[in-house]
Amino acid sequence: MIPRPTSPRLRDVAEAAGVHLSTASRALNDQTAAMVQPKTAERVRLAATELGYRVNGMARGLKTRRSMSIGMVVPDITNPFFPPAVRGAEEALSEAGFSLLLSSTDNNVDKARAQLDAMIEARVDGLMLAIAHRHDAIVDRLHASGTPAVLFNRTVDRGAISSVVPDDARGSRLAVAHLQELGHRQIGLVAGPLFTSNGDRRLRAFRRAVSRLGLQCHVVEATAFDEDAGYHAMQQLIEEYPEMTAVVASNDLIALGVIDAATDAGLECPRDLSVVGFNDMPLASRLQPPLTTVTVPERALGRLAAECLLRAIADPGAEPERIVVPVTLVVRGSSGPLR
Amino acid sequence: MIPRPTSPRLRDVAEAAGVHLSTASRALNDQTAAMVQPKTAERVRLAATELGYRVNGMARGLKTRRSMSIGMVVPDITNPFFPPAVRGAEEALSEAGFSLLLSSTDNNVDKARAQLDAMIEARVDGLMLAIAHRHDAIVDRLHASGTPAVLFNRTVDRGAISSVVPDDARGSRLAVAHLQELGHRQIGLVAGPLFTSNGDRRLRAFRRAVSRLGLQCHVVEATAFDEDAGYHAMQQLIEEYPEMTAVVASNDLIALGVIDAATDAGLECPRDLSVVGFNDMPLASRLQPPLTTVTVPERALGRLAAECLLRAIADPGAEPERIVVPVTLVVRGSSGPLR
DNA sequence: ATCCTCGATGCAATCGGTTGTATTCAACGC
DNA sequence: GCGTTGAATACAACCGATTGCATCGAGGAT
Repeated sequence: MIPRPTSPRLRDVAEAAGVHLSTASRALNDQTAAMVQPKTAERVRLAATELGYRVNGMARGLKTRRSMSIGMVVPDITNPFFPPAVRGAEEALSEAGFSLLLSSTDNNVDKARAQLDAMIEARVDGLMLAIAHRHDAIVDRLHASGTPAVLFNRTVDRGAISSVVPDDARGSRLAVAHLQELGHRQIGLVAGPLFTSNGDRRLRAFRRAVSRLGLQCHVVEATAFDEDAGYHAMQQLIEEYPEMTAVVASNDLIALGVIDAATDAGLECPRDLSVVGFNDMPLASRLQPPLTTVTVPERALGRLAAECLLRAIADPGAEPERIVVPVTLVVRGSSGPLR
Repeated sequence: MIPRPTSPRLRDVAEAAGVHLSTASRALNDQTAAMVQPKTAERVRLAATELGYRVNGMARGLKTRRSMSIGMVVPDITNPFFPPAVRGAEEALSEAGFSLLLSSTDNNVDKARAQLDAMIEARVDGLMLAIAHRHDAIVDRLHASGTPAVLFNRTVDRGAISSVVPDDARGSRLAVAHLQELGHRQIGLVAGPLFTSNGDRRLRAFRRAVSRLGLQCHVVEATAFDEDAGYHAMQQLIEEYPEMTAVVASNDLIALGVIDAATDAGLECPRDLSVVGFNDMPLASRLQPPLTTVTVPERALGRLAAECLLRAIADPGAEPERIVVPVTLVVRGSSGPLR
């Protein structure tokens, strides 16, 4: 307990204004400002600005049981998918007066748990999670902690919790249909990790679309949603299924790894191999080759998730919402006609 | 004051373990755990886990005057430069037990001030700011608030505050030298906003390098560090200085805008125009054309800034540090010999 | 003039921890 | 046998706000 030169407290403001602590508190809070005489309130406000008073959020929060902060946990902030989502969420949250506590867990389950605990200790008013596994016990832990939460991008297979996810199935269908129209009949899939809803759903819809259209396919699961994992999975795919002429990747980073592996195997994209990604991450259109991909409105998704969470906070009794964000296909240079 | 079903408090743990509140507190804190008998401590810990107890950070922080959180303010999280920096910082901070409060201000001064106030109210233990203007009064405000702070990426011209920035001058020199070696004699610069240290320093070093090497140059200032601003500035540059054969851009996003504007003006990069960027943002090597640029180790920069801040927190009396992070030039496809 | 009403303000409890100090009690020395 | 000591624990103040309730006093009704 170091007696640091402490910043001015409400008491100091009250004394400077010649009023009682509680009057000062009321004068400074919009909800209660009407209780105090206008000119008194003005005097208090003046004193507050003169002293450079800032309310102590911890003291306030302790009493009000609200921290006015939201915790957000993403697997990897350097995955270009997330920054727009963070920004969309942050916009919505700051408009509502909330701050954002952000954690990037590097796909590490232990770190995720630790960070989640830290957020619960910070008494965040709500949580936005992009790290759910399909069978994650996380939902139970959240229920136990009593903190409102929204899953985004990924969700769980079952569990009463709100979620905001892209239309994975439709994205896969669009990708397969596009390749079929280009004449491809042998299509590979580099699936994202199947313990994620994205990986799983994109895979299932892919399989259905392929069989409905009478095409052939082969699937390899990547161990992560990044370039490295995509590269290695693609190496395996090339070996096991050399006759394929097109590949669908479960996200854009995997697609980049796929293109690299193809290149290293002497396959040129799109001449020898068409590739379709997923997410339409920033800069995807400027890559070499420009990536044909499924557009997910990341920023809107982040905003929707934040707004959903704010609703859940405002009405804790409400039913969970399961929001699916529409996707489209954008055709660029990484896919081309079969030759 | 709604009597919500509150999560277990220390008092509940103490009662469950049959000890006094203060004993429970000591048993649960590593620093004081030695004060209580081992088996008592064990009993308390057991009770805590059984009840799912999580300390209330606001109550703790109120007493200890530490929130164990750090505020970070960036101009735009969707600028690819920042995510790696955020990640580097977050790693260092979470290792030290701190959480990260993140705000993206969209280059809006008012929003920045509001977010900064929110962070001060949250009583963050330190601040990492990437939004400083060269003559920013922010340093005084920080001093007034008494919160330790570090500026990163950008800094101020004068003021006693720690900073971690790339070697802007060296980057400019490397870029100009490279273009000169390729035979270019007429070089344009699309400078970043000159109210930022980056924009200013890169400009000044550019001018010096150009004159030292006996080259010609022309400068236009972009209004922001993004593609749009780069595009418009480049349009102006083309008009005012059509004889240039190479352009240095103050960052990679500006470089993309420059390439777009050049393309729209019928100039092909690098055939008709060489372009050098700054930052080596993620994916820069995979763009069309792959970007020749000055590599800034973003993640390391973020980590260094965080570590610098942690030092400042540990020793509030210490002198400000001014750390300059070395940069290198990476030559790719956007620059080529004069023809 | 007295009482009532009601708006404005003061009082004090409370939120959930930490920590300086007092207390307790057993072991020990003389 | 008694005072001393020290380890372990209990007590209580405090961090800085919010808020239900008490109080005060001015103005209006009777």
